[in-house]
Amino acid sequence: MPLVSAPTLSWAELPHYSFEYPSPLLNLRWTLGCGQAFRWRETAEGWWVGVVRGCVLRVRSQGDTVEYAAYPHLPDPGFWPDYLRLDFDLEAMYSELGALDPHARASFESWPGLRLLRQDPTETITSFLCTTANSIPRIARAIEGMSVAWGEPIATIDDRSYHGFPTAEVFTEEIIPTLERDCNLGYRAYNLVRAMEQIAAKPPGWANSLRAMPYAEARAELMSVRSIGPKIADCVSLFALDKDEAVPVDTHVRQIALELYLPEITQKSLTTNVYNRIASRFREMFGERAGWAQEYLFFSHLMRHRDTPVL
DNA sequence: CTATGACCTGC
DNA sequence: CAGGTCATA
Repeated sequence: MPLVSAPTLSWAELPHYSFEYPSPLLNLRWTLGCGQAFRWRETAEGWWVGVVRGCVLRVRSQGDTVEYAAYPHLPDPGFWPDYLRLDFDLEAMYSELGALDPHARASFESWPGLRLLRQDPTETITSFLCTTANSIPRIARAIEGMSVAWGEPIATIDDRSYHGFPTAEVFTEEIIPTLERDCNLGYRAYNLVRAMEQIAAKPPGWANSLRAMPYAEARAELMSVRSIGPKIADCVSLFALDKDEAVPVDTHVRQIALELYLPEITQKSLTTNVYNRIASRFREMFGERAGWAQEYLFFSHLMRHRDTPVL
């Protein structure tokens, strides 16, 4: 790794820019901290700092103004509207889905401005392979460790070094011990490498091509990779592939569904059958934007049973 | 088709 | 037990 090529800088010396967006329709803390992305952290001054597609970014909201800086530059000129999916009509979603269900409506009112992101498919796959039976802080530390170990150094800014996300080719058998121990991934290390080897062997651009497929096809492609089950496939579909009808069913969503919508489910465990019944129920209720309803209800539940340090 | 256990750590 | 998955019974 050519560490010398990464410069030392301070945020203050970097140019800052801004754009306007109504604050009730964009809440950075909830959007970047809700567990769909793992490389953002909040500073004491209220900046969110992260690395996306090889660029270091910092961003914050002041009223309806969104300020940001980027090094060496934005991933592309239209980055923010793309990454934050600012073209998605959140207000319409609130009124249309809110009218269908009082619980959804309440979650929209509690967490206005929570948005789903459009993240990099390969990074999202890699990240969510680390989430199995794991907690958000530990996932974030593992991903940070992987980036420091195998990601391209970008810069040191205000005494913090930033690295790109490791490419799929990095994940070979030799690094399993490092993943297990240094990155603290435990048994997930083996699953991660096994999956990434399979992905690296796919035709170039495989992960990005999933976005152009219908949801069912993309999901099946993802699940053809060993260690990617229904939950991870749906997380990738929803957080990276624009598949708004994807409904990741985790323990939180399962509890919500059994409590509010499907009391007749008696199975103790989350079988494939139960998983599909819950996800289908969300789609019956909320249609092609079921994943948004899922995210709001999930986040409400997570905050009620506060097991995350984010907020 | 369902249920159970194993898999690494730590809060 | 945690924002699961796979193998086995």
